[in-house]
Amino acid sequence: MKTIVAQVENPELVEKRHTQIFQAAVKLFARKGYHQTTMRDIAAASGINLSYLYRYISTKNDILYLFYERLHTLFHPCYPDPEAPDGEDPVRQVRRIIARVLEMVHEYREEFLAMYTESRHLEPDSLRAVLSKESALIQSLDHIIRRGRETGCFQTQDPFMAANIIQYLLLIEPLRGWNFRKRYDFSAFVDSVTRFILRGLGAREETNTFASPNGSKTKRDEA
Amino acid sequence: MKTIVAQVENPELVEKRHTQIFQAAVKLFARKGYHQTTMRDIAAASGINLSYLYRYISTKNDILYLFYERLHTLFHPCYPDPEAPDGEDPVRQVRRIIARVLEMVHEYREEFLAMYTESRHLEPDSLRAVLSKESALIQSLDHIIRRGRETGCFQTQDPFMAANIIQYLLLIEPLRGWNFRKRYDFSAFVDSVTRFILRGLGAREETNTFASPNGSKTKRDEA
Amino acid sequence: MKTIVAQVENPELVEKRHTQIFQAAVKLFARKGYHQTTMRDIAAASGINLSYLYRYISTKNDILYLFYERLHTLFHPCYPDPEAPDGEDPVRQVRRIIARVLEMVHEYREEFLAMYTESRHLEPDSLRAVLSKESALIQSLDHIIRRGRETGCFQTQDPFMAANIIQYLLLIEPLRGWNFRKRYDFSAFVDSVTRFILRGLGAREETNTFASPNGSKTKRDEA
Amino acid sequence: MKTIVAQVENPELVEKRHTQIFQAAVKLFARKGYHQTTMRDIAAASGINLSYLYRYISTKNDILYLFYERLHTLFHPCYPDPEAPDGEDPVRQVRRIIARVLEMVHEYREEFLAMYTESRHLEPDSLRAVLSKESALIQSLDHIIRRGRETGCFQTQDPFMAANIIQYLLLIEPLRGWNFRKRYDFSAFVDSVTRFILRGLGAREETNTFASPNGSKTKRDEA
DNA sequence: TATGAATGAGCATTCATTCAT
DNA sequence: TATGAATGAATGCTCATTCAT
Repeated sequence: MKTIVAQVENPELVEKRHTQIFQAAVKLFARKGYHQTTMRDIAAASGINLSYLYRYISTKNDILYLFYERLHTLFHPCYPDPEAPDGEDPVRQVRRIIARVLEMVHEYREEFLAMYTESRHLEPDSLRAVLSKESALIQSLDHIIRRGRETGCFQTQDPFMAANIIQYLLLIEPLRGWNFRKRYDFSAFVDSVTRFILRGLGAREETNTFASPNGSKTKRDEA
Repeated sequence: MKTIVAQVENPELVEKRHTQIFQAAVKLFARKGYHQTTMRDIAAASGINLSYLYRYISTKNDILYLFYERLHTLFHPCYPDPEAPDGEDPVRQVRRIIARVLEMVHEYREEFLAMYTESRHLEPDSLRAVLSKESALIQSLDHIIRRGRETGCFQTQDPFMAANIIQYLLLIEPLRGWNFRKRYDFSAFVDSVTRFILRGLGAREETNTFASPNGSKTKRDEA
Repeated sequence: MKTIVAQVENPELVEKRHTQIFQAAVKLFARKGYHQTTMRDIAAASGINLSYLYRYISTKNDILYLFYERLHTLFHPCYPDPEAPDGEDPVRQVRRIIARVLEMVHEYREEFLAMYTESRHLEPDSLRAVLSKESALIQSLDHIIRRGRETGCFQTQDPFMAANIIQYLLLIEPLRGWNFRKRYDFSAFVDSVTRFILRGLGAREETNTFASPNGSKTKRDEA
Repeated sequence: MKTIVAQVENPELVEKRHTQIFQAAVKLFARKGYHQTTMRDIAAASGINLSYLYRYISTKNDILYLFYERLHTLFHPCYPDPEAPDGEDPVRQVRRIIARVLEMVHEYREEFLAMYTESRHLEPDSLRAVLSKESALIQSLDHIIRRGRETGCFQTQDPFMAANIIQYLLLIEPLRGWNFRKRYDFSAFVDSVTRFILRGLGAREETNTFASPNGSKTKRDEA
């Protein structure tokens, strides 16, 4: 949708440099945020000379977009291929998405925190590009939930809002983890969130005989 | 927990100036964000001379704290008085909180967006102060849910996480509204979110005979 | 026509600072030209702190305009008051203008050199403002020459072009002085140019009994 | 006088590349001026790789010299061969020079404007080289005027200054054309300037039976 | 209490030029 | 001969903050 224009021709080099820049930016944005990170920081962290950097991007904001664009791609493998047939049980499918996304978000929680707090600084067209990708993920959820409702696994009357809620909820850890991180180990957290979501969707109560998707036993600090 | 040190003695004056500053900051932070807002902007918008401003705060970051602190108090009237006895039905109570908070957040959605995107720039001690207030709200929810579980209105096995989820979900509009705002009017949105939350809590299905808390008829884009 | 917007209110201070800035700019532009002169140079030379400078101008280009505007004003006292009646003999009038302008230009030759070489860097609206002032001077000459033609002192068929030529010729020293400065003292130069101009206008030959307007004897290096 | 040192041996290649560079520079300097033109611009416009360019010049300033040097040679065919005998009538000769130079300058007015506005950025030795060429042209004029005075066609008492004035006046169009271009067609402009110059030289009044040198009828905006 | 003047440190971006092949 | 990669040193401009009164 939006592309970063580099003045260097060689596409492999551009790819390589963009990766370097991205990796530097990820760390720095996660630690200090977009505004506090200077171009000099990025140059130093990426090992690319400051002025030379500008042959691979045109403006600092391009780096922010790069950051979003690449970080957002991490979602892709968590969601079913939109081309693929709808074979699987919707409940299992939702459960799998939740598990995968939470795992991935957990791994990159600081980066995702940065992602959500710095979005305001994206320029309009970059923002649009990012949001449209996000929207596609939500549609994917929406589609699954609709199917689930048809086959009677889900009760929700409003799949679209449910999809929005789920996609939003999956980011709870970076944004609210400060309040519960110490009280849960990761799989307990996953269980609890999964249960809430499935209940919220009105999934039929196979939920009781719950098995954490990664097989770990849930340990809870409460009685 | 944290107080802003003013060099001016008169406490009423300090209060008055802080209010002026807050009102200026709210508008500006909501519109442009913390970093894009300059001290000059704040001076101009608050009608306080730039250098004089510094007699009521010591650093720009104090204003950010002021912004959080005051904005956060908007939550208070939405939650039951922690001192008061637990008379009311937990379901009704949760429903009332949801309705009130969503309403309030709706009214100040831009301010709350700013609140969430700029939190990273709070200094550690300010952040701690803000988070502890937020934590109190979550505990309030936790308490209600626990009571609801004892009286059999809720099924949740994990009231604490549920409380965290709810408190987080109530901010969905500022953060994700871009994706659904055009498809829902406000009361439809409230209904849908309320339903999801109550289901998530495993509330007993009085949910079917649903009545929107502000009495408006729900209009949904689905059939 | 165009005004430089200062963020400082006090008009006397603005005037004072603008004068300081102008004086610094004059020297620097004359010596190094516009582009080679940095804002830091100007700050240092004017004794105004770099960032504070920006409260009296908004952009470096404003300083270029200031330079032009003030330098151009030096022409004003050399030309007859456009309001005043046309009493005087056109030939004397032209002669007086020539003498005065050449004198003034001589004094500020380096500044005028800069003025003519840096005009390209004026922004369109600034350029327009400057050119319209220059145009007014040419019209003043045009008017005198027309009068002279009516009263029979001048023969020119084309007063307007003559006026343009004269105004242009009066700047010969800064631009071409390198080739003749060593061979003429100033009054000899003035005589020679005056004579050429008056002949060019077809002035009646009182030119023979030439008297240098500032009374000095003409000394020429030629026989 | 000054030569540009190239690291490439083959003189034909050097010549070819210098021509390429010159042609690129002419366009760019005319359009944007010396400082606004980057080495990358010149590389792109000349079709020579940026680093390779540096094998034909040693510094950006060399290109400025190249620009001057080559542009100045355009004057040569306008002036009589200094070796040739003085056969022709001085008045005709002056008239021919004026006509030719004005024509040429008209064609390249933007380039000449650049030439005059950017001269300050020539390095001292380059400047000297250029000025000495210019000086030769002036001497050529001086020589003709002197001959004209001896044969009684001109009255000027100061041929040298007259030569300087003429050479300077011939560049009036690029520098002052903004004020008269719309009011004159080119031949009217040439007539008017020629007349002024010849009068200024005190040419005997064959000037009345004027014939525009390129045969076109003079059209003047005056009656 | 209140204000206008003043400052130092920093930041994104540019550009002539050189390196390595 | 020819090229793409790489660099150091600026440069215009901004901003939180302090000074002086």
